[in-house]
Amino acid sequence: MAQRILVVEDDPSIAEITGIALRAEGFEPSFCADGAAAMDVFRRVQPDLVLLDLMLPGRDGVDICRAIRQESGVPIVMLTARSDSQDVITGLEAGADDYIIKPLRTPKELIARVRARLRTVESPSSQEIVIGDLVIDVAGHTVRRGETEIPLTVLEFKLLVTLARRPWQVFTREVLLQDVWEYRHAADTRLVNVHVQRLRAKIEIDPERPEIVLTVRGVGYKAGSV
Amino acid sequence: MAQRILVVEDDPSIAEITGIALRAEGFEPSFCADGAAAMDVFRRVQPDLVLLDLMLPGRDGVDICRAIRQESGVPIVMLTARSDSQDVITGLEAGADDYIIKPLRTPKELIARVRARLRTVESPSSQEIVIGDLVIDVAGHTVRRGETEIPLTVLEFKLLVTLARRPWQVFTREVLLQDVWEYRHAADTRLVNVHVQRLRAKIEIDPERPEIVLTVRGVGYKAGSV
DNA sequence: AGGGGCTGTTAGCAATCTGTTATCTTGCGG
DNA sequence: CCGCAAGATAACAGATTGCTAACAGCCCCT
Repeated sequence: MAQRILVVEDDPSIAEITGIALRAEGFEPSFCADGAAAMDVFRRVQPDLVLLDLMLPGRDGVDICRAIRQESGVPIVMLTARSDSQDVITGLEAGADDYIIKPLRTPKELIARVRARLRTVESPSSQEIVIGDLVIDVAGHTVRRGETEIPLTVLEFKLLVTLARRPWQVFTREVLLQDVWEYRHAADTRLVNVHVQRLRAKIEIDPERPEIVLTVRGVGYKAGSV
Repeated sequence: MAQRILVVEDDPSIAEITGIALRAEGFEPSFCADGAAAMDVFRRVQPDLVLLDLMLPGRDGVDICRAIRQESGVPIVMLTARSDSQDVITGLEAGADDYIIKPLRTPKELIARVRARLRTVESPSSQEIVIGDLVIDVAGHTVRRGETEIPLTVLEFKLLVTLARRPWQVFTREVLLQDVWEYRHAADTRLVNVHVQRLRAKIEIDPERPEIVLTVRGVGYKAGSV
């Protein structure tokens, strides 16, 4: 049976795109544009997951989040227009499980996060990192984009996880050699270049324009997320 | 949910401008014009951040700062009319997290500082420096004006950080060559001019009228925060 | 023994950064 | 108002840096 996703969103165009993406992936979306009515819709639909816009007319997103939490443990994914991470913290404290910052780069990212959330409900043990539209399962040692699993070698995986654990933080090649390769003293750092290149060839949609593993010229590499 | 900012300010016009800017960015400002009442208002409002004018009737800003610190770790941003560094030091010693020198050039700068402060509370790891309306993320090696990231080269970034770490302090070209280039003995100092100019071309809104990196004729350069 | 995948090494290439120099502009003192 | 010195700007060549491809050693498996 298709999993039901409740989309609480006041912007019709975003709701539509979201709905199309969800349906395309086999989910069954329901919609609610009005914050005040959200709880009624929620009780009727009994969704498997809630996509919740933070800025709503009628009732605040965080408010709804708390209300849902009072009567259900259903996964909640927040949508926020601001990149202000304090919003995110407030949202997470209110009981949200994840958040996405608008505008969405790609519907795939949204799907990836929804999938990741639904999965953790089933298997809460596996720790997952979501970066862009990739889902990294640390325990399971797998990386997926949507349904398709991307096979990585041990080194590539370690490299990716090291970067993804602290997105936006720049890692110099020396640090990476220590963290990933466990080299005690810096060897030829060009080794890192080669492996970053190999990693990109596998995980980036367009390896010439990387979005997951970014180069910071003169410094090192960093993972770009959200 | 909107973050609450308590603005302790006796000048109504400044309070108004500040309030407008904060509201425009989705914050929820509260006001207090009287130093003596500040603590009562603070306890009632329970703000996420305090904007505190140093010169107040009724009770001194530094005094209030200390009082707030006694019962809360809330971020405090000082507003001071004087560029006198003694004021700044006193303020920071009293427990303020940041300070802004009046008059404000642009509301954007105030927002940038408030944002940066709120951000560092959540993730103490990423050290951020605010200068004008620029936010410098040292760990991520990025400079942003609002949402847009400004790409800088390594040298440009180091130069900017060096200046921005001590705003208003003038750096001679010799000192900069030591700090940024790590030259042991002074070479041709015109090199600094060139890089300052390249930096300005990227970060200044109007490179012909620099507001971030200022020239001190006959001496060197300094970062103008205000 | 042979094949295949993973890893480390190296070399060539393209991009862009950096230091240098020359020329233009501006601010200041007389 | 003029001239000088300090700083700004522009243009250029060499140096760095990162990307890419190719190759060799290694280990595991059959």
